[in-house]
Order: sequence, then C-alpha cells, then structure tokens
Amino acid sequence: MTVQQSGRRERKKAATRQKIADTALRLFLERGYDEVGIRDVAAEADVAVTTLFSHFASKEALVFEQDQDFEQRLAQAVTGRAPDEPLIPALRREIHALVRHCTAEGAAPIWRMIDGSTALREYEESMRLRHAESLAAAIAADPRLSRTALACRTIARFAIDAYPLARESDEPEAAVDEVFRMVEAAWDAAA
Amino acid sequence: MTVQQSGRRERKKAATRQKIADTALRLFLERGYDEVGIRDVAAEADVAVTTLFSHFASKEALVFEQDQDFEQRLAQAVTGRAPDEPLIPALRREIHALVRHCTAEGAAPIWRMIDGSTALREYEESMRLRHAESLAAAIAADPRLSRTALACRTIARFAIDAYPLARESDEPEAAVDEVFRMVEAAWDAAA
DNA sequence: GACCGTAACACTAACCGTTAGCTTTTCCTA
DNA sequence: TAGGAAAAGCTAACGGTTAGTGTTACGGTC
Repeated sequence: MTVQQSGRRERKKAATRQKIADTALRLFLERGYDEVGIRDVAAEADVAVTTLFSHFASKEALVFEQDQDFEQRLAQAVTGRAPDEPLIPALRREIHALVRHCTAEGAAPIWRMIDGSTALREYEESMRLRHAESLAAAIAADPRLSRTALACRTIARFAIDAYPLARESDEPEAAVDEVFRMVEAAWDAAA
Repeated sequence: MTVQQSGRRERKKAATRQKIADTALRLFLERGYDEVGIRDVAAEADVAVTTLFSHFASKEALVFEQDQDFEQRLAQAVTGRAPDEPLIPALRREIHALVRHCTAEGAAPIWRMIDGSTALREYEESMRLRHAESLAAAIAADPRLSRTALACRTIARFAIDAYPLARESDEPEAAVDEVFRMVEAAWDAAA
C-alpha cells in the first residue's frame, strides 16, 4: 500500500536530472569540457548550482551518467548467468556488449572529450575500480566457484582491465577476445 | 655540456622542495590530510603558495613524493634484468620489493592516512595507471619477448594490479605470489 | 669584477568546484 | 485541506589552483 505509482514528484525529479545531464553534455560538446563551468551548466538548465549537486556528486559525474547501469550489468552477468555457464565466457559477453556500446556511432565525440580531459580520465579510472570491487563481490558470492577471495578480486580487476584496453585498441572487438584468453588462463591457474 | 651537480642554485631548489615535502607530511600526519590546507603548508614551510605549486603539481603529489622512483624501478626491472631471466619472475621480484617497502615499519601511519582520503586513493590509482603504461612500453621494447602490443599492455596492467591487491591483503607477501601465478598463466597464454 | 639572462621565489587577486546554512516551493498522504 | 517531507532555491563561503606581475639570487660570459 505504501508503494506509490503515480509519483509526480519522482517524475519531476527524474526530469530535472535528465535536463541537467542533457544540458551539460550539450555544452561540453559545444565548447569543451574545461571551458564550461558548473555555473554555466546550472544557468543553462535553469536550476540552482546546489540543485545540480544534489543530483550529481561532481562535475565529472555529469558525463558518466550510466555509471550505475554498468556496475549492475556486470554483477548481473555473473549472478544471472545460466546455471551451467562458466564464469569467464559470461564476463566476456558482457564486456563485449559494453565495448560495443561505447564504440557505437555517435559516441565518438564523447570519448574524444573524455580522452582530452585529465579529470575525466581519472574519474573513469576510479569508476572502474568501484566496478571491479562490486564485480569481485558478486564472483566471491557464487557458490559454484571455489576460489580464494584474493583470486576473485584479482580476476575481477583483470576482467575490468579488458575494457579500457579494448577501447584504446584499433580493433576493440578482437582486443576483448585477445585479452580474455589471458584472463581465462589466469582464472584456470587460480583453481 | 657537463651536468653541474655542485650548483648552489640546484641545491637550494632541492632543499626548498624537500622542506616543503617534509613539512607537508609532518602536518598531514599531525592533524590529518583534510584538516591541513595548502596555505598552512606553505606558511609552515615559509614559502609562497605559488612556490609550493612550482615544486608539486597538486596537494596529493606532496604525499607521493617517490612517484617517479617507482616508475623508473619498474621499467628498470624489465630492461635491466639478467639476459636469461624471464619477464615474469623479474617483475614479481620488483613488486615484492615495492610491497615490502610499503608495509615496512613506520609506513603504516602514512598508508592509514592515504586509505582515509578519497582524493589520495584516487591519485594513487591514476599514478599506477601511468606506471602501467611506462611498464608496458618497456615490455614492448624488449626484443626477447615476442608478444603483441596489446598483450604487453595487458600484462603490464595485470602486474601492476598485483600491488594494490597485495597491499590490501592480510598477508601481502603471499598475496603477491598468488596473484603472480595468475599473471604468469596469462602471459603464457599470450604466446 | 661588472653584466646580463634566467631560474626561483613572492605577492595579489582571482577562478572554479564544492558545501553549509537556511528559506521557499511542490506535492504526497492522511 | 492541512501537515509534513522532499525537492529546489539563494547566499556566502571554503579550499585547491592559476594568471599576472614583479623581485631576488645565481651562473656563465666578457
């Protein structure tokens, strides 16, 4: 009974959040990330600076909106895979999907912007660290896999590493496969 | 032509740099990293804020003074190893030494401070990314190792990953060995 | 020994991301 | 429809960082 479906408040909140994110991305692409200030974004989105920061924890977070989606999808790839599917192929499939998503048509300008800003590159890296840690937790929680906690953390890091390595490669799809042959060998060695 | 070591100017510069670093570390440990401002450090070291920033690129850099040493030692471990020594054991030896250095007596308060600050943890992570890239370059430049450029970058990342994984482990030395069994398997798989 | 170029340092004043403190608006629910 | 809470707003600051502009002290040269 307590669950409210109509939720105008939630819709408005989501709309505000989306408007801020869209405005920010547009301005960043138009004028460059470093040339656009938080106050510019807030003014253009017609919200207060404090409102902006109640929706996004930092300026960089405006760019990596899908952050939490990625994190959940990775954990889901482990916990939600078919009962008989081994870990590594499931992870490879998910990383493949992520890489495809980021190398799709239209995403190029965004990644050019990210590569051009030290702050954004560092933020992305620390984001991946969080992803690796939640992935490690998901792997460690799987009763089918008998490995040490350290091995789980290690393989999580290795798998996440595949993502930037592939993105910076000439042939991202082939790169994922090449890196994952190494990941799989590492996982087998931890048995 | 010849490198002047005795130059009074260089000695004074080095002394200023050292005084700033020592003062900063002392204040950080006394009062906590977040509780000490750049202006505090500059005042206590008796230099101008701009002088501090001409020696250190950021507040975090004050803590990671040995940054470039680490980077050089890693590359050196590859390029300077015995002619018949394989890559992985040489890397393992160096990572062992680094881990021992960071878990030594007296280093504990510094690492407690680092673990307590998000800014410092993120800085350390981006530092490691730089280390991994220069290590990858050193590996790729070795004519004895016939691997793809991607495999070199991959194994460099994997090896660097061992360092934080070990530091956060209960038994750092054993952790290095465990992770490196996986690293070695990955490297063999890339042949 | 006087001279000049330059590296190191200093000072002011800001810029920019971020936050605290507090008020106003919106809208759920009882 | 009133009460209360979530969301948004405003002001003012804090702290890291940099630009602009001198000033000093050293090193090589004549």
